[in-house]
Amino acid sequence: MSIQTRRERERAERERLIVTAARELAEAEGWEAVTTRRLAAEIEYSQPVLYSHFKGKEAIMAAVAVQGCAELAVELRTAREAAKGRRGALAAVGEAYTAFARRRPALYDAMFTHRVDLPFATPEAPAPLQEAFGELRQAVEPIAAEGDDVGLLTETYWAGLHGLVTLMRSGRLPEGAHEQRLELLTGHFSGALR
Amino acid sequence: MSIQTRRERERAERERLIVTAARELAEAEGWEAVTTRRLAAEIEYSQPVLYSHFKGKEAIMAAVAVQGCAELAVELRTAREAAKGRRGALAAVGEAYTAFARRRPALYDAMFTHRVDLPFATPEAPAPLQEAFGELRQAVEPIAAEGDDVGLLTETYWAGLHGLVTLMRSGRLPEGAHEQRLELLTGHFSGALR
DNA sequence: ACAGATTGGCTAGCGCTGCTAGAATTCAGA
DNA sequence: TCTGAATTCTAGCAGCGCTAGCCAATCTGT
Repeated sequence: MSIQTRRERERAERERLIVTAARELAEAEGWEAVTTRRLAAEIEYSQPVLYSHFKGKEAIMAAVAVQGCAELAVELRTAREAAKGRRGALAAVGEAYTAFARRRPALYDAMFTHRVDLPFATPEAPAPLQEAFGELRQAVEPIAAEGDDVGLLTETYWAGLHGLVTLMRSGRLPEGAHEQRLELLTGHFSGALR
Repeated sequence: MSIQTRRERERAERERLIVTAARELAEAEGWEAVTTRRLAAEIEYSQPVLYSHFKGKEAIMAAVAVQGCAELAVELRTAREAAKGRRGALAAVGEAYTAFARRRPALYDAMFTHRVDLPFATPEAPAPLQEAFGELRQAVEPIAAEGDDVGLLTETYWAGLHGLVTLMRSGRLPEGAHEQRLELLTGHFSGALR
């Protein structure tokens, strides 16, 4: 039994190694630099080993994405708890979200841009995904009007943040005015504007 | 001189052929099916011919994207002109925008998702891009408060639409509630909500 | 009308990708 | 120590974007 467990432990350890190697490589040089060959070299195993842990490259990216969601959830929570007032919390969370996306673009892409077969808006979604969304939701809830569907409102605000981030990152919106756009978005949702 | 112009005309014709072939293939089977080999076969020339017209595959996608923007601009204008009232116009344009994205996903990706080296938020941006943005802007302008920067407000509303579309298309938002989310977004921007 | 220059398209191939079949090796248990 | 099973590696497939260099058709000047 002990031998069995040791092997399983080593296997789990190696899987962790793969995920962190993929993530570090992606953050350093972008996802296009994360090839199965380079990843294999990085973890000092041969290519096929990757496929004994993950179904393919996409599955590795999905694992990285889940890790990223956990970190995003923490950062959103910290921002929310440090902020004062309903509007302050929403603004702080929006700020934290877009800051995360700009600081860790590769991680963000794995989480929310690249096509990845993770269940998202269902109960089967991995816990970190639900936690990150839950943080957003807790920031949105206090500014919801009576009768509002808080879930839908959160999704809509999230879409706004996501749109700002992706259009900016792809060069379709100038970076300079980001803060002003973010204020407009948050202001219109929190009722501070209009 | 006539021979020269005939050749140029034929060249331009073939370039058009490449762009429409790429677009049709992408719309039928997605961009991952648009390989230089298949595209070459489609136009009944060899691969290198593509490179005598475009710098690479990305440039072909950019050309398709410009075409798409022209069509989007037309659809947005039609929707705006048919709508009644300031809020109605904004809602109609938002509706038309997201409908376009859902009806022509591959085209939309070339325009706003894939990394493509087109100048966007500058005066050098191709005319169709500016026209499409201009249509959005004309729908946003009437709902802007005094002192608002209409350009920034338009960018922010656009980001909201783009976020809704991309998160939905990648399975991160359920399709079912799209109309409700769109109403929330438009409502908060037009001042109808809160 | 012919020779030479030029243009333009094609064949073939480079280096890379994600992924896998099957050989080789290592290891656990008798 | 030997055998069978589990694990890892070597080697290779099919396909990708892209390009060097050959070859044929066309145009130009005599």
